[in-house]
Amino acid sequence: MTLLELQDQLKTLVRAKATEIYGEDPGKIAVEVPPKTEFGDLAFPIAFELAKRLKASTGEKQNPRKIAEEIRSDLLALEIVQDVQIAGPGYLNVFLDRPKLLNLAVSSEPPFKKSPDSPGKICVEHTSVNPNKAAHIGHLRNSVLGDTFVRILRSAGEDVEIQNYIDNTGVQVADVVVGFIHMEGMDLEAIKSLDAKLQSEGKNFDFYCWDLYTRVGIEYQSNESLVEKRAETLHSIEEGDNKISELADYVATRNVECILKTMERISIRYDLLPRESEILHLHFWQKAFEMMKERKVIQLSESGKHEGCWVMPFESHEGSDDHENDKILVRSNGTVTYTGKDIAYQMWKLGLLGLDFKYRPFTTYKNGQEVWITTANDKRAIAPKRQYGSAGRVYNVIDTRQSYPQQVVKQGVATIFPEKGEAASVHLSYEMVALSPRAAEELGFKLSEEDRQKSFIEMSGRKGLGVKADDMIDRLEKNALEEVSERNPDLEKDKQENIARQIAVGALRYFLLKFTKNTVIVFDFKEATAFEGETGTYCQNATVRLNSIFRKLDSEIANRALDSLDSRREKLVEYFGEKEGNGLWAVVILALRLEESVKQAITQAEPAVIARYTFNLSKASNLFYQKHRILDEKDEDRQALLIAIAETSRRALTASLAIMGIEVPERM
RNA sequence: GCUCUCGUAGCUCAGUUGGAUAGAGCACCGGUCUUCUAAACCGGGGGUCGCACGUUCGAGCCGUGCCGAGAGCGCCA
Repeated sequence: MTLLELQDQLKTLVRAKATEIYGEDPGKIAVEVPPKTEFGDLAFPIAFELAKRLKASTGEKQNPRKIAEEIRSDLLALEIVQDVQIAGPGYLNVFLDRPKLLNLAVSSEPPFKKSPDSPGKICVEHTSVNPNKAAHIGHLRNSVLGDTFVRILRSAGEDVEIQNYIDNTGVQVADVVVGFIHMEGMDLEAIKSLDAKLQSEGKNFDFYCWDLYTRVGIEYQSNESLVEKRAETLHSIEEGDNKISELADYVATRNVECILKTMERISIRYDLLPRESEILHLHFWQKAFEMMKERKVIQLSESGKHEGCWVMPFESHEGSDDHENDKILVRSNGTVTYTGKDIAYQMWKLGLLGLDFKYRPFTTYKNGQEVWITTANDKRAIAPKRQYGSAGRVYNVIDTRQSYPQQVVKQGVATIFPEKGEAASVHLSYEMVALSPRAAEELGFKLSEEDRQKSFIEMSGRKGLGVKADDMIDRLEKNALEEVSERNPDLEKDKQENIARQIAVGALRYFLLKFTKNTVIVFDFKEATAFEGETGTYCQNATVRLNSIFRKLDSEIANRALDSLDSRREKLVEYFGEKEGNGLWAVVILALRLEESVKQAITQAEPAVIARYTFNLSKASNLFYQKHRILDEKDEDRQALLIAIAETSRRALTASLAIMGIEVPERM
């Protein structure tokens, strides 16, 4: 039995009693967490609701406290319920049996039981950085949100597949290819030797492309003929099987390798890399197009401004006489739009397309896990070990600026397959990471007076304006290493470095997770590199301190303490009842709420819920650590209690940090 | 012009489905290391929840209007 199941049990009971009092089912039963531990563990505001309904139906005014009184006795009958108090205007505050729940808490851990309304396999697409340059901190927000959401789903027992879409035939790749060929005068061989040279100097290929991409953007402004080259280049890349597409493939693939390496530094890995080139060459669009025509959800526009285009009619809002909201999927020149391709891809993800990619292994991570990539080449294709795609639900982690096209994809797929519905496609949208004017200047960018007045400045890959992910991680590792070596001068160098790496990853991931999705993160170096206050480092440190107790504690004493809780029941009741008992209990009950936080994070599609939870538990834990000494405790029963609380807390902390992709260092 | 998001302490942000005295971090002031690690803990000051009206037992949260900030609205990707 978990706290969540217990909560459901109480809800059922309250509902039954409420039905009896009111005469019919009152619907949803709200459960709240009381604002203070002294007010109990769970609160039902049901009496207000019933008083209101009774007044509406009988006209008689009812006292909520009196109604609460009736429900109270039913709840008290449960063994796990210690007490029920009626507070304020009519809250039912439930106090649970503390020793019993403590015993439950010391052994509860994710993965939790899968919810009965699980959609089956879930696909999460995240990262999807254009493979023409290095990733910056804005891309990291996408990846960290996506990766954490995957971990959240998995901790809730779900089966998840992680896809990182590679737009290897798009304009952005074409831009860098234009730069290599027409500005640098390089062919494939020249690029390969440049790449080898960069590697021997310890430099990154994606960093080189970052700068080249910026230079191309500047050159476009004054060089008409280069802009023409872009269109030609893009066309060759899309077509494939030629010198230019071969060169583009090398550039894109090398950038993908670099980006994957960057992401692995912060513990982000993928299952599959689906590429746009295969969506084109395996004719996904044509198949989707056929199905859409068959199901009559797409039509050829015969007049008006969209004449000659295949459109999907949309009525997102009224007053659109001229079919302005129709979404063009095929242009009058016969080419398909980005949204059209996206609908086909989404159909594949949901197993609705009736076509599949071909696959081959791409790389193997250090831990032995493999990433696969799509291919259209029969000779290179290998039968995959699992089926990709065909998910019951798909989450696309894409920034909020793409809300409109994502809405079109969602509605489009649901229109073609009403049996699947809109709920199968979820746009996990988030706001961008922007730079504070100060941060932009620290990066060496000259700002106009106008920009300097702004509260934030949007990052731009095209302008080369942004904090590169690898630079950020390097900086955090360096800062962390200084602290670690100062605090642990006797530790071997490589251990210090590993701890510094864990701290850097923790700080970065937590920083990107603590803001809710729809908050613009205005990036500031001071805030982002902090190791104190509400940071990942704080949460790691709270856990490390608890672990250090167990390192010094005789493991036999620890085990005996955890096994003997039942026999010490009388004493535990006494200690929990003391003045400091609520403080002790607060840690346990919070630790027990991890599962609830995970469920809430899923319902709201909001990873920040877990960050907030972890921070709150860390605070409670630090307070506990400060107040109570375990090793020196002479009273054996009290020591057992403290050990159990410490164990409960460090388990929950370790688990919630792991959900955020944050490791717990051995020392700090 | 239309659509969406946002406006909460000096700054950066939380605020569970409408519930109890609106919280946290930073900054500032004061205290706590001979201790299981002080990347920590305790205390203090600091609020017209943008403004107005409405809905109700109850509104930071819901509705309407206004003010202010940002984003999106292409036969680009």
